[in-house]
Amino acid sequence: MASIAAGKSIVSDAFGDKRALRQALLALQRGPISFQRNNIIACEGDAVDYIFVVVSGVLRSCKTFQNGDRKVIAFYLPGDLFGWDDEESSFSVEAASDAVVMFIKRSGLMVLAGTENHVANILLATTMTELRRSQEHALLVSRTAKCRVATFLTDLSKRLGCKESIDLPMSHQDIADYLGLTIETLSRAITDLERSGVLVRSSSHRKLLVQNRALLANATS
Amino acid sequence: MASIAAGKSIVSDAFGDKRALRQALLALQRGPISFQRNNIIACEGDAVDYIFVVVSGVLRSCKTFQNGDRKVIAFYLPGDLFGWDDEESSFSVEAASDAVVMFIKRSGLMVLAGTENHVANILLATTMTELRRSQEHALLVSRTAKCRVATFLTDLSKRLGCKESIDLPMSHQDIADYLGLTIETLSRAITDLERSGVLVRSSSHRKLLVQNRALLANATS
DNA sequence: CGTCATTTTGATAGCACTCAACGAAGGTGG
DNA sequence: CCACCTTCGTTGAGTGCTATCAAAATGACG
Repeated sequence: MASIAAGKSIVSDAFGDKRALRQALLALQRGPISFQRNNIIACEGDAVDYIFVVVSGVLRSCKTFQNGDRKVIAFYLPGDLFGWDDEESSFSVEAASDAVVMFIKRSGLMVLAGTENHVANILLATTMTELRRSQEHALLVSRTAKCRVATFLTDLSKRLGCKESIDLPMSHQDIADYLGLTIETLSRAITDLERSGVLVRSSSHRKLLVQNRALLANATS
Repeated sequence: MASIAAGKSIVSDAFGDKRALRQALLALQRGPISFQRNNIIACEGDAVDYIFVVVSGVLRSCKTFQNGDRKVIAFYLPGDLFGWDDEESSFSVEAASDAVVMFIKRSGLMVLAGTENHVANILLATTMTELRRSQEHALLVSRTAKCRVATFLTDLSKRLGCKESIDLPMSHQDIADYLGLTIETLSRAITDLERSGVLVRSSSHRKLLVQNRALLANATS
Protein backbone atom coordinates (compact mmCIF):
# COMPACT_ATOMS: atom_id res chain seq x y z
CA MET A 1 0.00 0.00 0.00
CA ALA A 2 1.39 3.37 -0.97
CA SER A 3 0.42 5.03 2.28
CA ILE A 4 2.36 2.46 4.28
CA ALA A 5 5.47 3.04 2.27
CA ALA A 6 5.05 6.71 3.03
CA GLY A 7 5.12 6.05 6.75
CA LYS A 8 8.84 6.28 7.31
CA SER A 9 9.27 9.49 5.42
CA ILE A 10 6.33 11.11 7.20
CA VAL A 11 8.16 10.81 10.48
CA SER A 12 11.35 12.25 9.05
CA ASP A 13 9.42 15.05 7.42
CA ALA A 14 7.89 16.02 10.71
CA PHE A 15 11.23 16.27 12.44
CA GLY A 16 13.40 17.62 9.67
CA ASP A 17 16.05 16.00 7.55
CA LYS A 18 19.45 16.32 9.15
CA ARG A 19 21.23 13.06 8.53
CA ALA A 20 22.18 12.32 12.15
CA LEU A 21 18.70 13.13 13.36
CA ARG A 22 17.18 10.96 10.68
CA GLN A 23 19.33 8.08 11.85
CA ALA A 24 18.34 8.55 15.46
CA LEU A 25 14.68 8.69 14.57
CA LEU A 26 14.90 5.56 12.47
CA ALA A 27 16.08 3.68 15.52
CA LEU A 28 13.03 4.80 17.49
CA GLN A 29 10.43 4.06 14.86
CA ARG A 30 8.04 1.12 14.80
CA GLY A 31 5.55 0.35 12.11
CA PRO A 32 3.85 1.40 9.97
CA ILE A 33 0.91 -0.71 11.15
CA SER A 34 -2.53 -0.88 9.59
CA PHE A 35 -5.69 -0.80 11.67
CA GLN A 36 -9.25 -1.46 10.66
CA ARG A 37 -12.03 0.86 11.68
CA ASN A 38 -12.92 0.62 15.37
CA ASN A 39 -9.75 -1.26 16.20
CA ILE A 40 -8.31 -0.23 19.53
CA ILE A 41 -4.75 1.02 19.26
CA ALA A 42 -4.15 1.88 22.88
CA CYS A 43 -6.39 1.23 25.84
CA GLU A 44 -7.34 3.70 28.53
CA GLY A 45 -5.06 3.14 31.49
CA ASP A 46 -2.37 1.36 29.50
CA ALA A 47 1.21 2.37 30.09
CA VAL A 48 2.01 3.41 26.54
CA ASP A 49 5.58 4.26 25.66
CA TYR A 50 4.81 5.24 22.10
CA ILE A 51 3.90 8.39 20.33
CA PHE A 52 1.51 8.05 17.43
CA VAL A 53 2.01 9.44 13.95
CA VAL A 54 -0.99 9.21 11.66
CA VAL A 55 0.01 8.15 8.16
CA SER A 56 -3.46 7.74 6.70
CA GLY A 57 -7.01 7.56 7.98
CA VAL A 58 -8.35 9.06 11.18
CA LEU A 59 -7.77 8.20 14.82
CA ARG A 60 -9.95 9.19 17.73
CA SER A 61 -9.00 9.61 21.34
CA CYS A 62 -11.94 8.80 23.57
CA LYS A 63 -13.21 7.94 26.99
CA THR A 64 -16.06 5.63 27.93
CA PHE A 65 -17.95 6.17 31.16
CA GLN A 66 -19.47 3.67 33.54
CA ASN A 67 -22.98 4.49 32.44
CA GLY A 68 -21.89 3.49 28.96
CA ASP A 69 -21.77 6.77 27.14
CA ARG A 70 -18.65 7.68 25.29
CA LYS A 71 -17.00 10.98 24.51
CA VAL A 72 -14.46 11.70 21.83
CA ILE A 73 -11.68 14.03 22.96
CA ALA A 74 -10.02 14.64 19.62
CA PHE A 75 -9.55 13.41 16.08
CA TYR A 76 -6.14 12.97 14.53
CA LEU A 77 -5.64 13.28 10.80
CA PRO A 78 -2.75 12.24 8.53
CA GLY A 79 0.42 14.06 9.54
CA ASP A 80 -0.69 14.58 13.13
CA LEU A 81 1.50 13.26 15.89
CA PHE A 82 0.34 12.97 19.48
CA GLY A 83 0.25 10.88 22.60
CA TRP A 84 2.99 12.00 24.99
CA ASP A 85 0.41 12.96 27.60
CA ASP A 86 1.85 10.88 30.38
CA GLU A 87 3.13 7.52 31.49
CA GLU A 88 -0.37 6.15 31.43
CA SER A 89 -2.88 7.35 28.91
CA SER A 90 -6.12 8.67 30.31
CA PHE A 91 -7.96 8.06 27.07
CA SER A 92 -8.09 5.20 24.64
CA VAL A 93 -6.84 5.63 21.08
CA GLU A 94 -8.88 3.98 18.35
CA ALA A 95 -9.13 3.90 14.58
CA ALA A 96 -12.11 6.03 13.51
CA SER A 97 -11.58 4.80 9.96
CA ASP A 98 -9.20 2.29 8.43
CA ALA A 99 -5.87 3.81 9.27
CA VAL A 100 -2.11 3.41 9.08
CA VAL A 101 -0.05 4.48 12.07
CA MET A 102 3.65 4.87 12.80
CA PHE A 103 4.98 4.66 16.34
CA ILE A 104 7.92 6.41 17.92
CA LYS A 105 9.35 5.31 21.23
CA ARG A 106 8.56 8.12 23.62
CA SER A 107 11.35 7.59 26.12
CA GLY A 108 13.88 7.57 23.31
CA LEU A 109 12.40 10.68 21.79
CA MET A 110 12.62 12.47 25.12
CA VAL A 111 16.30 11.65 25.37
CA LEU A 112 16.76 12.84 21.82
CA ALA A 113 14.93 16.06 22.69
CA GLY A 114 17.56 16.65 25.35
CA THR A 115 20.36 16.88 22.82
CA GLU A 116 18.43 17.95 19.74
CA ASN A 117 16.97 21.34 20.37
CA HIS A 118 14.98 21.04 17.20
CA VAL A 119 13.15 17.96 18.44
CA ALA A 120 12.31 19.60 21.77
CA ASN A 121 10.84 22.55 19.91
CA ILE A 122 8.64 20.34 17.80
CA LEU A 123 7.35 18.50 20.84
CA LEU A 124 6.51 21.75 22.56
CA ALA A 125 4.94 23.29 19.47
CA THR A 126 2.82 20.22 18.79
CA THR A 127 1.63 20.06 22.37
CA MET A 128 0.72 23.73 22.25
CA THR A 129 -1.23 23.23 19.04
CA GLU A 130 -3.16 20.45 20.68
CA LEU A 131 -3.72 22.55 23.78
CA ARG A 132 -5.12 25.32 21.67
CA ARG A 133 -7.42 22.93 19.87
CA SER A 134 -8.61 21.39 23.10
CA GLN A 135 -9.38 24.81 24.55
CA GLU A 136 -11.38 25.81 21.47
CA HIS A 137 -13.16 22.49 21.75
CA ALA A 138 -14.05 23.11 25.38
CA LEU A 139 -15.51 26.45 24.35
CA LEU A 140 -17.48 24.84 21.59
CA VAL A 141 -19.34 22.17 23.51
CA SER A 142 -21.44 24.58 25.50
CA ARG A 143 -22.91 26.36 22.48
CA THR A 144 -25.97 25.50 20.39
CA ALA A 145 -26.09 22.33 18.34
CA LYS A 146 -26.19 24.16 15.02
CA CYS A 147 -23.17 26.26 15.98
CA ARG A 148 -21.21 23.23 17.12
CA VAL A 149 -21.85 21.38 13.89
CA ALA A 150 -21.07 24.37 11.70
CA THR A 151 -17.83 24.99 13.57
CA PHE A 152 -16.86 21.35 13.35
CA LEU A 153 -17.44 21.27 9.62
CA THR A 154 -15.49 24.48 9.13
CA ASP A 155 -12.54 23.23 11.13
CA LEU A 156 -12.57 19.83 9.50
CA SER A 157 -12.71 21.41 6.09
CA LYS A 158 -9.66 23.50 6.96
CA ARG A 159 -7.72 20.53 8.26
CA LEU A 160 -8.62 18.49 5.19
CA GLY A 161 -7.62 21.21 2.79
CA CYS A 162 -10.64 23.37 2.07
CA LYS A 163 -12.36 21.75 -0.88
CA GLU A 164 -15.95 22.63 -1.67
CA SER A 165 -17.07 19.19 -0.60
CA ILE A 166 -16.38 17.63 2.76
CA ASP A 167 -15.81 13.91 2.96
CA LEU A 168 -16.50 12.98 6.55
CA PRO A 169 -13.77 10.51 7.46
CA MET A 170 -15.57 9.37 10.63
CA SER A 171 -19.05 8.20 11.53
CA HIS A 172 -21.86 10.46 12.69
CA GLN A 173 -21.69 8.69 16.02
CA ASP A 174 -18.05 9.74 16.39
CA ILE A 175 -18.85 13.33 15.48
CA ALA A 176 -21.81 13.42 17.85
CA ASP A 177 -19.68 12.09 20.70
CA TYR A 178 -17.03 14.67 19.89
CA LEU A 179 -19.54 17.51 19.94
CA GLY A 180 -21.42 16.30 22.99
CA LEU A 181 -24.60 15.71 20.97
CA THR A 182 -26.73 12.71 20.07
CA ILE A 183 -26.66 11.45 16.50
CA GLU A 184 -30.28 12.52 16.15
CA THR A 185 -29.50 16.09 17.10
CA LEU A 186 -26.47 16.04 14.80
CA SER A 187 -28.60 14.84 11.94
CA ARG A 188 -31.22 17.49 12.65
CA ALA A 189 -28.57 20.18 12.76
CA ILE A 190 -27.31 19.11 9.35
CA THR A 191 -30.87 19.10 8.02
CA ASP A 192 -31.21 22.58 9.46
CA LEU A 193 -28.06 23.77 7.70
CA GLU A 194 -29.34 22.17 4.51
CA ARG A 195 -32.65 24.01 4.77
CA SER A 196 -30.75 27.27 5.32
CA GLY A 197 -28.97 26.75 2.00
CA VAL A 198 -25.57 26.31 3.64
CA LEU A 199 -24.85 22.84 2.31
CA VAL A 200 -26.34 19.85 0.54
CA ARG A 201 -26.21 16.23 1.53
CA SER A 202 -25.00 13.86 -1.15
CA SER A 203 -26.42 10.39 -1.62
CA SER A 204 -23.50 8.95 0.29
CA HIS A 205 -24.05 10.08 3.86
CA ARG A 206 -20.36 10.64 4.27
CA LYS A 207 -20.22 13.52 1.83
CA LEU A 208 -21.42 17.08 2.23
CA LEU A 209 -21.31 19.79 -0.40
CA VAL A 210 -20.76 23.26 0.97
CA GLN A 211 -22.88 25.65 -1.04
CA ASN A 212 -22.28 28.86 0.79
CA ARG A 213 -19.14 29.09 2.85
CA ALA A 214 -20.04 32.55 4.12
CA LEU A 215 -23.33 31.25 5.49
CA LEU A 216 -21.49 28.35 7.08
CA ALA A 217 -19.07 30.72 8.77
CA ASN A 218 -22.08 32.71 9.88
CA ALA A 219 -23.62 29.69 11.54
CA THR A 220 -20.52 29.22 13.68
CA SER A 221 -21.32 32.24 15.85
CA MET B 1 2.89 42.64 51.04
CA ALA B 2 4.40 39.31 51.88
CA SER B 3 3.10 37.65 48.76
CA ILE B 4 4.82 40.19 46.55
CA ALA B 5 8.13 39.59 48.26
CA ALA B 6 7.59 35.90 47.60
CA GLY B 7 7.23 36.54 43.88
CA LYS B 8 10.88 36.26 42.93
CA SER B 9 11.48 33.06 44.78
CA ILE B 10 8.37 31.45 43.36
CA VAL B 11 9.82 31.74 39.89
CA SER B 12 13.13 30.30 40.97
CA ASP B 13 11.38 27.51 42.81
CA ALA B 14 9.50 26.54 39.71
CA PHE B 15 12.63 26.26 37.64
CA GLY B 16 15.08 24.91 40.16
CA ASP B 17 17.94 26.52 41.97
CA LYS B 18 21.15 26.17 40.02
CA ARG B 19 23.02 29.41 40.43
CA ALA B 20 23.55 30.13 36.74
CA LEU B 21 19.95 29.34 35.90
CA ARG B 22 18.74 31.53 38.71
CA GLN B 23 20.78 34.38 37.32
CA ALA B 24 19.42 33.92 33.84
CA LEU B 25 15.85 33.81 35.10
CA LEU B 26 16.33 36.93 37.18
CA ALA B 27 17.18 38.79 34.01
CA LEU B 28 13.93 37.67 32.39
CA GLN B 29 11.62 38.44 35.28
CA ARG B 30 9.27 41.38 35.59
CA GLY B 31 7.08 42.17 38.51
CA PRO B 32 5.62 41.14 40.82
CA ILE B 33 2.59 43.28 39.98
CA SER B 34 -0.67 43.47 41.90
CA PHE B 35 -4.03 43.43 40.17
CA GLN B 36 -7.44 44.11 41.57
CA ARG B 37 -10.32 41.80 40.87
CA ASN B 38 -11.61 42.05 37.29
CA ASN B 39 -8.54 43.91 36.11
CA ILE B 40 -7.47 42.86 32.66
CA ILE B 41 -3.90 41.59 32.56
CA ALA B 42 -3.70 40.71 28.88
CA CYS B 43 -6.23 41.39 26.17
CA GLU B 44 -7.49 38.93 23.62
CA GLY B 45 -5.51 39.46 20.43
CA ASP B 46 -2.62 41.23 22.12
CA ALA B 47 0.86 40.20 21.15
CA VAL B 48 2.02 39.14 24.58
CA ASP B 49 5.66 38.29 25.09
CA TYR B 50 5.25 37.29 28.71
CA ILE B 51 4.53 34.14 30.57
CA PHE B 52 2.46 34.51 33.71
CA VAL B 53 3.31 33.12 37.11
CA VAL B 54 0.59 33.39 39.71
CA VAL B 55 1.97 34.44 43.08
CA SER B 56 -1.33 34.89 44.89
CA GLY B 57 -5.00 35.11 44.00
CA VAL B 58 -6.68 33.60 40.99
CA LEU B 59 -6.49 34.43 37.30
CA ARG B 60 -8.99 33.48 34.66
CA SER B 61 -8.42 33.04 30.96
CA CYS B 62 -11.56 33.85 29.04
CA LYS B 63 -13.18 34.75 25.78
CA THR B 64 -16.09 37.10 25.13
CA PHE B 65 -18.33 36.58 22.13
CA GLN B 66 -20.07 39.08 19.93
CA ASN B 67 -23.46 38.31 21.41
CA GLY B 68 -21.99 39.31 24.75
CA ASP B 69 -21.70 36.02 26.54
CA ARG B 70 -18.40 35.06 28.05
CA LYS B 71 -16.73 31.75 28.64
CA VAL B 72 -13.91 31.01 31.05
CA ILE B 73 -11.28 28.63 29.65
CA ALA B 74 -9.29 28.03 32.78
CA PHE B 75 -8.45 29.24 36.25
CA TYR B 76 -4.87 29.65 37.42
CA LEU B 77 -3.98 29.35 41.08
CA PRO B 78 -0.85 30.36 43.02
CA GLY B 79 2.18 28.51 41.67
CA ASP B 80 0.69 27.99 38.23
CA LEU B 81 2.58 29.29 35.24
CA PHE B 82 1.06 29.59 31.82
CA GLY B 83 0.66 31.68 28.72
CA TRP B 84 3.07 30.51 26.04
CA ASP B 85 0.22 29.61 23.72
CA ASP B 86 1.44 31.65 20.81
CA GLU B 87 2.60 35.00 19.58
CA GLU B 88 -0.87 36.39 20.03
CA SER B 89 -3.10 35.23 22.79
CA SER B 90 -6.48 33.94 21.74
CA PHE B 91 -7.98 34.58 25.13
CA SER B 92 -7.83 37.44 27.58
CA VAL B 93 -6.23 36.99 30.97
CA GLU B 94 -7.94 38.66 33.89
CA ALA B 95 -7.80 38.74 37.66
CA ALA B 96 -10.65 36.64 39.07
CA SER B 97 -9.73 37.88 42.52
CA ASP B 98 -7.19 40.37 43.77
CA ALA B 99 -3.98 38.81 42.59
CA VAL B 100 -0.22 39.18 42.35
CA VAL B 101 1.52 38.09 39.18
CA MET B 102 5.09 37.67 38.05
CA PHE B 103 6.05 37.86 34.39
CA ILE B 104 8.79 36.09 32.51
CA LYS B 105 9.88 37.19 29.07
CA ARG B 106 8.82 34.38 26.79
CA SER B 107 11.31 34.88 23.99
CA GLY B 108 14.15 34.89 26.50
CA LEU B 109 12.82 31.78 28.19
CA MET B 110 12.68 30.00 24.85
CA VAL B 111 16.31 30.78 24.20
CA LEU B 112 17.14 29.59 27.68
CA ALA B 113 15.21 26.39 27.02
CA GLY B 114 17.55 25.77 24.09
CA THR B 115 20.58 25.50 26.32
CA GLU B 116 18.98 24.48 29.59
CA ASN B 117 17.42 21.09 29.14
CA HIS B 118 15.79 21.43 32.52
CA VAL B 119 13.87 24.51 31.45
CA ALA B 120 12.66 22.86 28.27
CA ASN B 121 11.39 19.92 30.27
CA ILE B 122 9.44 22.17 32.60
CA LEU B 123 7.85 24.00 29.70
CA LEU B 124 6.79 20.76 28.10
CA ALA B 125 5.56 19.25 31.36
CA THR B 126 3.56 22.34 32.24
CA THR B 127 1.99 22.50 28.82
CA MET B 128 1.04 18.85 29.03
CA THR B 129 -0.53 19.36 32.44
CA GLU B 130 -2.59 22.16 31.02
CA LEU B 131 -3.51 20.06 27.99
CA ARG B 132 -4.69 17.29 30.25
CA ARG B 133 -6.77 19.72 32.27
CA SER B 134 -8.27 21.27 29.18
CA GLN B 135 -9.23 17.85 27.83
CA GLU B 136 -10.89 16.89 31.09
CA HIS B 137 -12.67 20.22 31.01
CA ALA B 138 -13.95 19.61 27.50
CA LEU B 139 -15.31 16.27 28.66
CA LEU B 140 -16.97 17.89 31.63
CA VAL B 141 -19.00 20.59 29.94
CA SER B 142 -21.32 18.19 28.17
CA ARG B 143 -22.47 16.41 31.30
CA THR B 144 -25.28 17.29 33.70
CA ALA B 145 -25.19 20.47 35.76
CA LYS B 146 -24.94 18.63 39.06
CA CYS B 147 -22.06 16.51 37.82
CA ARG B 148 -20.21 19.53 36.46
CA VAL B 149 -20.48 21.39 39.74
CA ALA B 150 -19.51 18.38 41.83
CA THR B 151 -16.48 17.73 39.63
CA PHE B 152 -15.47 21.37 39.74
CA LEU B 153 -15.64 21.44 43.51
CA THR B 154 -13.67 18.21 43.80
CA ASP B 155 -10.93 19.44 41.48
CA LEU B 156 -10.78 22.85 43.09
CA SER B 157 -10.56 21.26 46.51
CA LYS B 158 -7.63 19.14 45.33
CA ARG B 159 -5.83 22.11 43.82
CA LEU B 160 -6.38 24.17 46.96
CA GLY B 161 -5.15 21.42 49.25
CA CYS B 162 -8.09 19.29 50.29
CA LYS B 163 -9.47 20.93 53.41
CA GLU B 164 -12.95 20.08 54.59
CA SER B 165 -14.16 23.52 53.63
CA ILE B 166 -13.83 25.08 50.22
CA ASP B 167 -13.26 28.81 49.95
CA LEU B 168 -14.32 29.73 46.45
CA PRO B 169 -11.69 32.18 45.25
CA MET B 170 -13.80 33.32 42.31
CA SER B 171 -17.37 34.53 41.79
CA HIS B 172 -20.28 32.28 40.94
CA GLN B 173 -20.47 34.05 37.60
CA ASP B 174 -16.89 32.98 36.85
CA ILE B 175 -17.61 29.40 37.84
CA ALA B 176 -20.80 29.33 35.79
CA ASP B 177 -18.98 30.66 32.74
CA TYR B 178 -16.29 28.05 33.26
CA LEU B 179 -18.81 25.23 33.48
CA GLY B 180 -21.01 26.46 30.66
CA LEU B 181 -23.94 27.10 32.99
CA THR B 182 -25.91 30.11 34.14
CA ILE B 183 -25.45 31.35 37.68
CA GLU B 184 -29.03 30.32 38.40
CA THR B 185 -28.38 26.73 37.39
CA LEU B 186 -25.12 26.74 39.33
CA SER B 187 -26.93 27.96 42.42
CA ARG B 188 -29.63 25.36 41.99
CA ALA B 189 -27.03 22.61 41.60
CA ILE B 190 -25.41 23.68 44.87
CA THR B 191 -28.81 23.73 46.55
CA ASP B 192 -29.33 20.27 45.16
CA LEU B 193 -26.03 19.03 46.58
CA GLU B 194 -26.93 20.64 49.88
CA ARG B 195 -30.26 18.83 49.97
CA SER B 196 -28.46 15.55 49.23
CA GLY B 197 -26.33 16.05 52.32
CA VAL B 198 -23.13 16.47 50.33
CA LEU B 199 -22.23 19.92 51.58
CA VAL B 200 -23.49 22.93 53.51
CA ARG B 201 -23.45 26.55 52.51
CA SER B 202 -21.94 28.93 55.04
CA SER B 203 -23.25 32.42 55.66
CA SER B 204 -20.61 33.84 53.37
CA HIS B 205 -21.53 32.72 49.89
CA ARG B 206 -17.91 32.11 49.09
CA LYS B 207 -17.51 29.24 51.52
CA LEU B 208 -18.78 25.69 51.29
CA LEU B 209 -18.40 22.97 53.89
CA VAL B 210 -18.02 19.50 52.47
CA GLN B 211 -19.93 17.13 54.70
CA ASN B 212 -19.55 13.89 52.82
CA ARG B 213 -16.65 13.65 50.44
CA ALA B 214 -17.71 10.19 49.25
CA LEU B 215 -21.13 11.51 48.25
CA LEU B 216 -19.44 14.41 46.46
CA ALA B 217 -17.23 12.02 44.53
CA ASN B 218 -20.34 10.04 43.74
CA ALA B 219 -22.04 13.07 42.24
CA THR B 220 -19.19 13.53 39.78
CA SER B 221 -20.23 10.53 37.72
C1' DC C 1 -28.97 52.30 57.80
C1' DG C 2 -29.05 52.55 52.81
C1' DT C 3 -27.09 51.19 48.57
C1' DC C 4 -25.02 48.11 45.59
C1' DA C 5 -23.40 43.72 44.02
C1' DT C 6 -24.21 39.12 44.35
C1' DT C 7 -26.78 35.06 45.17
C1' DT C 8 -31.05 32.57 45.60
C1' DT C 9 -35.65 31.20 44.39
C1' DG C 10 -39.75 30.87 41.37
C1' DA C 11 -42.37 30.49 36.92
C1' DT C 12 -42.09 29.69 32.17
C1' DA C 13 -40.12 28.59 27.69
C1' DG C 14 -36.93 26.33 24.57
C1' DC C 15 -33.46 23.28 23.09
C1' DA C 16 -31.60 18.90 23.08
C1' DC C 17 -32.44 14.05 24.69
C1' DT C 18 -35.12 9.75 24.66
C1' DC C 19 -37.75 6.43 22.59
C1' DA C 20 -39.57 4.65 18.45
C1' DA C 21 -40.07 3.80 13.66
C1' DC C 22 -38.62 4.31 9.11
C1' DG C 23 -35.32 4.58 5.19
C1' DA C 24 -30.97 3.92 2.78
C1' DA C 25 -26.59 1.68 1.81
C1' DG C 26 -23.48 -2.09 1.74
C1' DG C 27 -22.44 -6.94 2.26
C1' DT C 28 -23.55 -11.92 1.95
C1' DG C 29 -25.38 -15.98 0.19
C1' DG C 30 -28.41 -18.34 -2.68
C1' DC D 1 -29.11 -10.67 -9.90
C1' DC D 2 -32.02 -10.54 -6.14
C1' DA D 3 -33.54 -11.38 -1.36
C1' DC D 4 -31.99 -10.85 3.04
C1' DC D 5 -29.58 -8.88 6.77
C1' DT D 6 -26.97 -5.59 9.24
C1' DT D 7 -25.36 -1.15 10.00
C1' DC D 8 -26.02 3.52 9.75
C1' DG D 9 -28.58 7.65 9.19
C1' DT D 10 -33.08 10.22 9.23
C1' DT D 11 -37.46 11.73 10.97
C1' DG D 12 -41.26 12.22 14.41
C1' DA D 13 -43.52 12.70 19.10
C1' DG D 14 -43.02 13.54 23.80
C1' DT D 15 -40.16 14.47 27.94
C1' DG D 16 -36.70 16.68 30.73
C1' DC D 17 -32.99 19.65 31.72
C1' DT D 18 -31.27 24.10 31.52
C1' DA D 19 -31.92 28.99 30.01
C1' DT D 20 -34.57 33.03 30.49
C1' DC D 21 -37.08 36.43 32.80
C1' DA D 22 -38.47 38.34 37.09
C1' DA D 23 -38.19 39.26 41.89
C1' DA D 24 -36.73 38.58 46.53
C1' DA D 25 -33.00 37.74 49.89
C1' DT D 26 -28.50 38.08 51.54
C1' DG D 27 -24.06 40.08 52.37
C1' DA D 28 -20.52 43.76 51.71
C1' DC D 29 -19.40 48.37 52.38
C1' DG D 30 -19.66 53.06 53.21
